[in-house]
Formats: sequence, structure tokens, C-alpha cells
Amino acid sequence: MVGPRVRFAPSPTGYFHVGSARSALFNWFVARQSPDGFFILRIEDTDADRNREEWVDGIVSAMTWLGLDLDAGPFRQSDNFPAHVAATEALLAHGYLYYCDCTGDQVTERKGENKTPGYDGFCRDRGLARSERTALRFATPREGLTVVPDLIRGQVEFQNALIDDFVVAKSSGVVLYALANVTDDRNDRITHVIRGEEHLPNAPKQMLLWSALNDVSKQEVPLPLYAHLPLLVNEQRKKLSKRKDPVATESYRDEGYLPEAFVNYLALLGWSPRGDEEIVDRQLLIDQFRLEDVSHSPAFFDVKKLRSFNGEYIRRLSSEQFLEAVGPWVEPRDGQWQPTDRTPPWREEQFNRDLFVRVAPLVQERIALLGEAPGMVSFFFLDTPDFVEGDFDKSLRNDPVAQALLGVAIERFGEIEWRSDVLHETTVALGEAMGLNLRKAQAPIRCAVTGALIGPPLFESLEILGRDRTLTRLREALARCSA
RNA sequence: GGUCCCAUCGUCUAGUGGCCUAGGACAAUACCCUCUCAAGGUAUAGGCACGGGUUCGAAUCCCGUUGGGACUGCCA
Repeated sequence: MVGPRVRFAPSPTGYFHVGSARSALFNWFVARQSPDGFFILRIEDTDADRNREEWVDGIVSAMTWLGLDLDAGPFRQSDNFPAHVAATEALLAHGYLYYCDCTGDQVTERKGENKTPGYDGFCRDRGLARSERTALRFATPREGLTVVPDLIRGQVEFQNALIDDFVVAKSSGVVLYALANVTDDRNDRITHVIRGEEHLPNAPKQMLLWSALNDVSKQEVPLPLYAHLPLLVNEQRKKLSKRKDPVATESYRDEGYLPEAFVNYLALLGWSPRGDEEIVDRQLLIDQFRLEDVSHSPAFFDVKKLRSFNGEYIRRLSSEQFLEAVGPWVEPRDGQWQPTDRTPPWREEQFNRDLFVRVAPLVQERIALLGEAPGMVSFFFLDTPDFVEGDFDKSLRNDPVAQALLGVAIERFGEIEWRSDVLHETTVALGEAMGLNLRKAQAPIRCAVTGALIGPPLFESLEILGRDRTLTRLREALARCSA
């Protein structure tokens, strides 16, 4: 018994589409749930227009980030060109293919008059010879039914008569997707073709091609099983668009999503684990995943839920793991992966690792994205905090009582023991003396020291910041009020 | 237009003829906790597109309607 052999076959683009990521993931699940499962990455780069070296690297690194390890590859479809040509020649010799010199305009022109969809088979019996302007078309059977065995949708029927004679090789000789893909899948002995639903209309064509290839090669390679995954859509219920929707997996990584959270969320798009718990580990995903259980309807990629998952995953990290994970955002290092366009707001020499280690736990439970960490701790490292003007006006500039409180705080903070609990008590007392509850009393201090009214717990922060820097900031804030 | 796919809370889904006065998660709302913000806790609101069948019984099966989507390239 041979285990499932699956492949992820993206066409190279400048980024790794989240829909591709999900397809890759579901393929990987199928491969990993059998001891002898086999997962291949094949870059479908036959279209010369979109074929760049770095794009392949992008796909590989995104998959590595997601932890989708390969058993073979990455392979390039273009490397198999000789096999594709051999396939067309064999098919041509056995009458499965014919040359056509119709231009796109001519095909369109004849469309109205014909009941056949797409190309009308005009050249099928013209006996054209090869030339630099003839494409090769597949002579689709005029009758019969092709039934796609789809693990998700069941038996999907297509009338052969309604499938047009599609182009298999361009006049330039380049073999197109439909055939190249089938040729490679046969060579790789692929058992399950798992891909997006947009490929469902291709399936009958490819099955026809597969059978034809079996015939001409006298080699009976078993047809694969298909699984067409529901599309990922936007709030308009349209297929995720690269122009309007945030679809680049890399940008999610840059924002600080954890790969485990991303994988967990992706798995839930069109599928769900047993029971009421949605946050589950990778092994459980692998163990429980079944193509047969994948839903049939399109799924909206909900960044809000993804974000919530990510926050949960961040909170579940140990302190050490968290420190390791936020590293790239707070302390980027050469030779290590760094998020693009996300350098910390402080200069490298201003960063203090020991200090960060102390505040990290306070940050860990407050952020949903690793990329939010720098903004939350920048006041520790900047000489002057980055003031949110609205907060400053509200809590200090327009509030004489608050300014008075700051004045008293400067005195008292100079003489007490520098510990968060003492700072806490002192602030309570300070506030009481002026008729303010702690909620009110801490606000001006917080804003003076951190620059904003929201942030990590104040008294722990002050303890970590230190007495000198705290007092300096309180004085500067007071001065700033009259500036 | 043609072919094909799809249809449970706003969103992702559980549900495969009786366990459903439809469960969970995210989002929302309220309250509790609280030095801000989060986190956490509790609670509330919110759905089987519609119409016919089949059946003792339908969210679940069948048909139709409506609605949405994909494909329709010498792209993949």
C-alpha cells in the first residue's frame, strides 16, 4: 500500500498568497497523516512572464516559516519541458491533438453562431501542419460524460460535448498548464490533487488528458483523486484579490503573526476539529484532518479572528519563547530574519536588553501582534517619550490640578523607597490629598512618563525605569505644560 | 450568455432524519475585576434564504425558486 502522494503547485508571483498557503497546508496535512505520505513542491513556471528566481525563494521561505516541510523539491515545471514536448508528440501521433491557426479574434467572432462554448473546433478536420502560428489543441470527445471524483464535492459530472477543444501547446511550442500539470502529476505518481475550487472546471480536461496519456504511453497510471477546496473570499464574497485584499503571507509575518497561530487559523477555513475547542496544536490538526470533512462553501478570511488567535498564542508562550519571538521587532540583528519596514523607534544603542526582559511579561499579555511591542515599550528607550498630544492636553496641559499633583509627586518620589508597591501607595496618598481617586491620580503621571494614557502597568514601569529618569520626565512634562 | 459549484448567527463553523426550544469560536453589547489598556470571569443579543414535496418526524433527503461565486486565455 502506497501512501498518499500530494503536491503543492503554485505559479510564482511576488508574494505567497494566503489562499495558496491554505492549499499547501491541506496538502501537507494529507501527506503528514500517513507514515509514507509524500509532499512535493512544484513551481509551475511555464509562463515565462512570471518566472523569477527570488519569487521561488519567497515561496520556499514562506512555507518554511509555516513549518510545511517537503519530501521533495522545490522542482520547477520548466525543467520538465522535454517531458511535456514528448507528451504532446505522442498525443499528436495518436490523433488526440491537432493544429489550429485561428486567432483569438476569429474564435470570438464565431462564438455567437455556435452552440459549442469557447472554441468551436473549426480546425479539427482541416489537417493543418505545424507552423509558427499554429497552436496545438486537444480534440475533446464529442459525446460522453467525464465524472470528476471529488473527495469534497462528490461525483461532479461534465458533458464532454460542452468542453471545448482547449489549447495544449502554444504556437511557440510552450506546453500549457493543463498538459504540463498532468504530465508532471503522472510522472510524480500524484494520488491526490488538492487545490482551489477555481480549478474545478479544469479537472475534466485534465482527466481526459490523463487517460489519453495512459493510452498513448501504454502505461496505466491511476487517475488521481481530486479535492477542490472552497475559495477564500473577501467581505464582498469575491475571490481574494491581490489588488484590494491583504493576501501576502509575508506581510502577516511582518506584522508579527506567529506561524502556529496562522496555521491554526488557516486550518479552520473550511474545516474544523472535533469538539468545541478551536485553538488546537498542529499534531491534532494533522490527526483529525479529513478532506471529506472540508466544507463546500467559500470562507471569508477574517483578520479579526486571526488576530485574536494570535493574541492567544502569544499569551501561551513561555517568557523565554516570547523573548525569542519578539526579538526581530525590538532588537533586529543582521544575519537573522527581520520584518521589512519595521525598524524600532529607538536607535540601536538606546535599547537595553536587561530592561526589556523585565518589561516583556507586561507586554506579552497586552499585544495581539508581535509588531505592537515596540510601540508599547518605546518610552523606556527613547530620551523623551513620544507624546500623544491629545492625551497630554487632556491629562496635563488643560488640567491645573494634575499639574499640581505632578509637582507634589516630584517631591515625594524623590524620598520614597523605589519599589512599585511603594509608588502605588504613594500615588494613592497623593491623590487622596487632592481629592482624586487612583484612576485620576495616575493619569498625569502616566502621561508624563510614558507619553500616553494607555500602556503597561504604571508602577511596575516606573520601578523599571528608575527614579532618576522618572523624576526627569515629571519635571520635563511640567515644563512642557507651559511651553 | 454557457458550464460548474455553493447556501446554518455579522463572520468561521458544529450538526449527516428524532439527542436542536440549533452548539462553539471571533466580532458586538452589558456587568464584574482593575492604576490606564489589555487579559480573565459572567451574562445578553444574533442564524437553518424561500416554496413545494418525502416522512409519524427535516437544518438534515428530493425538486424548484431566489441569491452568491468560480470558470469560460496561445495564464496558472
